[in-house]
Amino acid sequence: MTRLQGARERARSDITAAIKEEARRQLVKQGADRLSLRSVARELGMVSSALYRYFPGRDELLTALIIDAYDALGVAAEQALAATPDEARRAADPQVHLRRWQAVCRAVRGWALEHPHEYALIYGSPVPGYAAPDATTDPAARTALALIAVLCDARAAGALRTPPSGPPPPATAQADAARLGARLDLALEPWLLVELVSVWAQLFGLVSFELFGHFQRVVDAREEFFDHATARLAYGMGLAGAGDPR
Amino acid sequence: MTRLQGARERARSDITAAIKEEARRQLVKQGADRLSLRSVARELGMVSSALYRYFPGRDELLTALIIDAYDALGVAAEQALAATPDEARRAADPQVHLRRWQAVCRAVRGWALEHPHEYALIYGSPVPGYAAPDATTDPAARTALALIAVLCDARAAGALRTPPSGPPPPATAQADAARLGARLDLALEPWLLVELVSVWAQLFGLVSFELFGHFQRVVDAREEFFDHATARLAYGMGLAGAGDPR
DNA sequence: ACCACGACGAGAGCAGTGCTCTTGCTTTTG
DNA sequence: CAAAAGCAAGAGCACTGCTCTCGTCGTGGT
Repeated sequence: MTRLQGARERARSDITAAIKEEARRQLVKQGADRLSLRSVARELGMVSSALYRYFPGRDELLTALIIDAYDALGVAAEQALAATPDEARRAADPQVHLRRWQAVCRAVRGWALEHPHEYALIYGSPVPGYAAPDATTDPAARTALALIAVLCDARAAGALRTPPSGPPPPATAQADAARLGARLDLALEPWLLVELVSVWAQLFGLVSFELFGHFQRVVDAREEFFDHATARLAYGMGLAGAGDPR
Repeated sequence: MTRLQGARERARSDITAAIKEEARRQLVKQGADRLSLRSVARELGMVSSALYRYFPGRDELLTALIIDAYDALGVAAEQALAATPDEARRAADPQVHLRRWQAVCRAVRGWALEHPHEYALIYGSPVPGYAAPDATTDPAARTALALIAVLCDARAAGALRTPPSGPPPPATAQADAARLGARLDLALEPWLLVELVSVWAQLFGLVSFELFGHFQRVVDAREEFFDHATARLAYGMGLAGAGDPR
C-alpha cells in the first residue's frame, strides 16, 4: 500500500525525520522548555519559518517527541519482557514471574535514567495548557501492557496468590477495572486489575522521585532500594516467589 | 529581634510579597513556564527591570514560589493530622491510625487537586537545569514528616504488625534508612523507614498520575480508588486496622 | 510538451521574553 | 546638611514562536 514515493514526498519524510532527530538532540541536552524551533532550524541550516511546513507549531513537534518517547520506553519494557523466557518454564520455577516483573520494572527505571529529559516530558508536568492528544494514549499504553502481560502470564501459570491479603477494592473501582479489562480484552479479575493500576502508578512514583531528585539525602543505594520496592509491589499483588521473608 | 522596620524596609517586604502574590496568581492561571517577569511587573504597575531589585532573576522567583508551595502542602498535611485526634484515644480504637494515615493522604491529594500548577511545580519535572537549592529541602520535608508522625504514633501505640510480611529490605537500604532515622531523630526501625520512604514515593505517584492525566480512561472513580490505594499502602506497612478483608 | 497548481525556502516583521546598563530621584545614614 | 545607598524607569540586546509575502521549483493533468 505504501506506493513508491516521488522525490518530493521522500524529501519531506526525510526532513521531518531530521527535524525530529535534531529536536530530540536538543531535548536530551537541555530539556523541553529550552527546545527552540529556531535553533533546530538553525542547526539544520534552514530558516525557522521553513520548519512550519513540517510542523504546525512547537507543540506539535513536542507531541511527536512525546509519542516517540512513549514508544521508546514501551520497547524497552517489551524487550525486557522478551529477554526473560516466559511460557517455556511455566510453573517450573515459581520465581520466574517475579524475575520477569522486576526485569520490566528495571527496564523502565533504566530507560528513565538514560533519558531523563524524555522521561520528564512524558511523566513530568504536562506542558502549559497542553492536553495530551489521543494519538499519545496508545504508545503510552505499551509500557503498561508489558506490566499487565507479566501478571497475566503469572495468573495463567497459577503463580498468583489469590486473592491477596489486605483490604479489597471498593465496588466502583472494580467496575472501572472491569470496563478497562473488557476494553483491553484481558483475562484478569477486576480486583487484580485495580491493584495493578495502583501499582503501575506507584512504580512511576518511585522512578519519578529518584529522577526528580526527591531521594537526595534520603536514599543512597538507589538501585537496591528500587529492586526492593518493586519486589514488594509484586508481593502486594500476590505474585508468588515474591516473598516470604527469611 | 525583629526591630521596627523603617519605611523603606517595610516597603521592600510589602513589594516583595506583592510580587510573589501576583506571580502565584499567574502561576495558578497558566502554569510555571508561562510565568513572565514582565507581565508580573506590568500587572503591578512597574517596569520589568525594577523587579530585579527584589529577585535576582526568574529562577529565584520560581524558587520562592516552590518553597511556598512546599509549605502550603506541608500545612495542609499537618492540619489534617491535627484534625484527627491522636494521643487521646491511643489504643482505644485500632482503626484511628489508619484514619489518620488516610486523612493525611487525602489532604495531600486534595491540595494537589486544588493547586495543580503549584503541585506540578514541586512534584513535576524540575525546570531546565535547575537544581533544587537547599532552602527547599526543609519545607519539602514537612509533608513527609506528617506521614512519618502517623507511623511513629501508631508504632508507639503498638498498632503495627511488625514486621510486615513480604520480602525484607536489603542491608544497604536499611543502612540508608538508619542514617535518615538518626538525622531526623526518629524512633522507627530501619526496615519500617525503608517501607515508609517507598510508600511516600508511591503516594505521590498516585497523585501525580491522577493530576497529570494518566488515569484518563483508566480510572473514573478517582477518589474511591485513591482511598483504596492508600489503605493498601497502609496495610503494606503493617498498619493495624488496615485490614483483613471480609 | 507544456503549464498551472501546489509545495517549498527565504526573508522581513510582530509581539513577546529574560536580563543588563545607565540615568536620574528619593530615602536613609553619617 | 551632605554623602551614600536604595530604587524606578527607560533603552537596549539577544532571544523566542509565529505569520505573511515573495520568488522558485517539482509535479500531475491536459
